[in-house]
Amino acid sequence: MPATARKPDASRRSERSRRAILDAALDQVGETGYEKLTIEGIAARAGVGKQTIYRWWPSKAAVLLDAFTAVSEDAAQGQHELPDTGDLEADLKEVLRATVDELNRDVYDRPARALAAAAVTDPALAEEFNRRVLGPQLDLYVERFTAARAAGHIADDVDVRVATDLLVGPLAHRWLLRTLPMDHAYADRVVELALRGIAA
Amino acid sequence: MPATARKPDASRRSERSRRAILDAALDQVGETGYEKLTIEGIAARAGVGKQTIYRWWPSKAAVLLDAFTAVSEDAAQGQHELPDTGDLEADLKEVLRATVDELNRDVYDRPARALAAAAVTDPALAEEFNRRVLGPQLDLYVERFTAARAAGHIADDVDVRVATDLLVGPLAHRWLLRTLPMDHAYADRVVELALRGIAA
Amino acid sequence: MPATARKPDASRRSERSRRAILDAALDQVGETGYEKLTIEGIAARAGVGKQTIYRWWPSKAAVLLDAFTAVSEDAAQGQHELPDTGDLEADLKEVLRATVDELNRDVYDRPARALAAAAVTDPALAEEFNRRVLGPQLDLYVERFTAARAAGHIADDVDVRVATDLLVGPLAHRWLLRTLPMDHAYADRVVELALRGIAA
Amino acid sequence: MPATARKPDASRRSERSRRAILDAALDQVGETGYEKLTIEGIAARAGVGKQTIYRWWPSKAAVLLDAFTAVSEDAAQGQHELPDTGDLEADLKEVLRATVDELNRDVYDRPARALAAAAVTDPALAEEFNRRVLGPQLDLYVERFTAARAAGHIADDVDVRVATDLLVGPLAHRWLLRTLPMDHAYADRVVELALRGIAA
DNA sequence: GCGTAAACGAGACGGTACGTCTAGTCTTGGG
DNA sequence: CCCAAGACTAGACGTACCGTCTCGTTTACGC
Repeated sequence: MPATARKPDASRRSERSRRAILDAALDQVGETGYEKLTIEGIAARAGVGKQTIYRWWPSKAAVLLDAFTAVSEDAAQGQHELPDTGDLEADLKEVLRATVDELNRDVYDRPARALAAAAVTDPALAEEFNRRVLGPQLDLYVERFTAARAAGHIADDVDVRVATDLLVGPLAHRWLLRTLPMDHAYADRVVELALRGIAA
Repeated sequence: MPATARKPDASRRSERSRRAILDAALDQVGETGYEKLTIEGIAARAGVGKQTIYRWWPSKAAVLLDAFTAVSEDAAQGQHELPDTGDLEADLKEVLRATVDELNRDVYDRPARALAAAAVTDPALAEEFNRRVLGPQLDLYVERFTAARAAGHIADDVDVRVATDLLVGPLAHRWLLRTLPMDHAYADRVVELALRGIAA
Repeated sequence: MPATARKPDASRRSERSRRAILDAALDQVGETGYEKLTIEGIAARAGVGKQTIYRWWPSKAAVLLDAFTAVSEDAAQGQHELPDTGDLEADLKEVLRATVDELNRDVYDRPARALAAAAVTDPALAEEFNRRVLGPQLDLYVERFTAARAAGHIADDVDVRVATDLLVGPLAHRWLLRTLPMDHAYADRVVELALRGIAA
Repeated sequence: MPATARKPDASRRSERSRRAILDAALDQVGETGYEKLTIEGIAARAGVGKQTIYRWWPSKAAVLLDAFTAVSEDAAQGQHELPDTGDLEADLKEVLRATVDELNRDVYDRPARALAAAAVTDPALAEEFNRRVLGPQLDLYVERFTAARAAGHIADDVDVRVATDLLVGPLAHRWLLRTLPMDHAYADRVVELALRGIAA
């Protein structure tokens, strides 16, 4: 029998500590950036022992992912699908403009950027990040495109997942690598061009 | 006048050391990844004093950028423009397929990913990265699209820079965040959809 | 109120590490001399992190002082006073000859010399060295001389502290600066001349 | 034939550089102490290349020895023998009081202390120091005692070299290890006791 | 209520790497 | 060929965090 890994008893977990750690991580990354985010720093700021972090999370990126997930869910509260007014272009422009605005706010940008950077070089984290944060968001586009296809607004042969990438990819690229500034006008241009490509 | 920073005399720089450092950095990142890339490790592998690295580069990301730039230039040697057979779709598919192949080779993927991750959280590095590596590559697409527009193959009102993003963004997104696997078929789908959007 | 210095919790200190560090320091200085005594070397030899040394000692001289104090106490174990056979000259010759022998053994000479050298240019260390090592030894002479004066063996007007210096100074001088070799005969001559000066 | 050691041509040596180096070493040690005396610092302060120091001196202690020798010779200018008024006690008190005064002046104390400390752990330097600085000074006492013995002022069986140590040792001991403050009164006491020991 | 076992705050521990400093050597260009 | 200047390899410095490991101290459940 292989050595059984020590598993802490989750039912006895201190909710107070969990929250304090998540908040501290978010605050710290927002103030000083990912480079200066340390486990010791989080523990000190949260008034928590280091072991309490190591007990429940495998890495500081995992802490940040949990912290960001909470924020992300707050931000998207109730919105479990994209708007569907029947006007696809208008709907997408609205959503993408909102996304641009969000990415331009420091409190959202800093932790998101930190997570993305970590995911770029850490496949395991990337998998988790996709499963819990990015995937659900992209699914919303897939659903909206599927509905639009059913309504005959976009071509039948279009792969809705690729269509999603066509929309999201350019924005993500500009955001992550800062090739050029990112604003509402850019979001509109992307929507227009992408839609021309997939329109019926 | 502010205190002038000590500037080393570049004319006395040891070319042998410079190359050894660049090679060591590339080898190290290829073998063990960015997390385990250390200045001490590079210095030891290159047979060089640490100070020689600190003298000429501000950070290990900067070393890697220099190292990668050399590789990148070797890879693109002579190819200062995209192919132009008159068939835009075929040309773009060829280029994007080649890009996909390149990004799937570890020797290229590892340092590129490391640099991208660093750039995501370091604006100064991002600026440099764009200026020296990414920018010139994107310019090739811009030129090709400009030629295609002049030839009447794509619509007059299309912003060639946005068109470039439409092509490159989806690929970069999948590569960086590993949302889904990236292969020739995906490259083809992206080209097809994007071209529909911008065709005349 | 000035910023209070972080004080480690002495009750949690690892006795094993403390001993290992002291032993390693003593061994190292005995083998390679003070010049090549490094904190890193001590830490490595003791199988200890550097921080554990920096946490408990302010300098490597302080480590050596602690290490030497232990040795010194072992050497003097039980001998909390000088012999008193009633024959002052014989007693002093015995003690000084023993001192000469001790100073000619490498295991004692090396660390003692290292400490003395450090004390010469570091007043704070000198103070500590005097308080903990040299002072108590000199006090033994002072006590013996005081007893001898009470017994009428030396003149009433003699300052016993100066008398001690008259005995110890010449030996220390020869030992530290190696002006001339130091042996039993020399010890005897010093005792004879010094005693003539202070005899009743 | 064994490899001949590189010997620089002393006839081409720059006197200007030699003086500048000696002055810089003395100034530096006087200002910041021996710990912070570095070859680089001396070179920079003297406006001299490091190699010029390494070419002519084997160690920084050797530089300091040369520098101090010059000062020492200036201080003792013309005084190639101790005063001899016929009153040995008075003569010695005068000389020792002067020595005490000198050792209490920083400009003399600092480099002398640095040299002594270096000599304590460096036998080669100690030999050189004794030959060039300390030896000649002690010889003056030996000569004075020899004269006194010839005049019948001290006992015939007294070893004048040991007598010298009896005088100088206590002072040196207090000075080097700072066991107790050193002043004129102390010098007088030492002379009185020592002389009683050696008087005819 | 009362043990008792696990989570907790705290922080010492063995380590690794940091970025800086100095040693001693080597190279270049000027006189 | 000495010299000023300073780049080079080498390696110690003292600091910051890592992840592990005790320490007592809560805390909450089963008896």
